[in-house]
Amino acid sequence: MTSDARPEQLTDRLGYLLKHAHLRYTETSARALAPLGTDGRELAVLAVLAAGAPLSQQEAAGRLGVDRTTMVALVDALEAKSLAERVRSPADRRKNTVRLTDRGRQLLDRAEEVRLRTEREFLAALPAPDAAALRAALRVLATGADDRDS
Amino acid sequence: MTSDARPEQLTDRLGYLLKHAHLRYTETSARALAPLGTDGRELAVLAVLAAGAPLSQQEAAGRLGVDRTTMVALVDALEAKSLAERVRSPADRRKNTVRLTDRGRQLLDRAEEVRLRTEREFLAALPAPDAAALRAALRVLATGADDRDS
DNA sequence: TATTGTTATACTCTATAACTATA
DNA sequence: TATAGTTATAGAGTATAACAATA
Repeated sequence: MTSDARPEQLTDRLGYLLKHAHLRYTETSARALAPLGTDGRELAVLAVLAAGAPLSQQEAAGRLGVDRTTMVALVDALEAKSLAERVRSPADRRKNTVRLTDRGRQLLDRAEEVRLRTEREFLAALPAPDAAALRAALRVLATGADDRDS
Repeated sequence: MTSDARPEQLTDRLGYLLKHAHLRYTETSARALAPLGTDGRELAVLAVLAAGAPLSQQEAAGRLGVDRTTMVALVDALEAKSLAERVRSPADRRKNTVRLTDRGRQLLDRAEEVRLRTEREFLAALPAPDAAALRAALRVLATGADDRDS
């Protein structure tokens, strides 16, 4: 894998690097989560729904940064797999509270373990300090934040 | 922009970080290149076509890592803007040699300047050594290569 | 009137299968 | 038979507009 036919001009572009690093991680993650019947995207939805107080679909969509129409399909998928269920909110009957089922919570726990292991393995190609620095740098670039707290 | 409503669980995921860093860069790049009537993707095609000997559509597709059917649309777009033209290869009349026009070459030059400036500005949120380290780390993760030469 | 969820629709990006013309 | 380019088509992923129920 030392001689790559592509001109450096291409593979040195920041856009190329970010796109393909993301692509490779997505594939790695998908392979690792497939045996559990889920993927990184669904896992993120489960994690958002499990964190803190129960959320309406629109609140969850906000947390995930997706449109509320997109959220419909995401919840549909979770319900089809019995990982979550819609519960009409008594306080405001326009809203659906989305609640994880026991099965959803179990899957979340197991899948989170797999995700952590997958991240570790994916970053194992880098020395540990470099991996930590990468994560910190990505945090800045991904959020546009200059602050280093948290 | 200091208080983000999203749980860290989400924004600390490697998948999230890579996706959104890429998203933010793509948007930044698109804004910067829009006045020239192009974008990062098209620019990469132009760069591949300009590098070295003239390429057939399939060769160019290979360099870019896209399907040959995808390449058809890319070349269509370039031809529609008079940035490149298909020339039937005399040696093998099944092949289209794709050649940049003068206009294509001029756009490439100007757009490459914009791209370099855009990358610099995007990474300006990081200290210079961190930016260099990020690029090196991404190179490893994007290509799956362990070698640090080049 | 405004909001939540929903549906219908569309747009981008990309790939697979099948066609054509050449080899 | 195989290859280069093309077309038709389809599948993600995502968004906008319009509608029903509720506020």
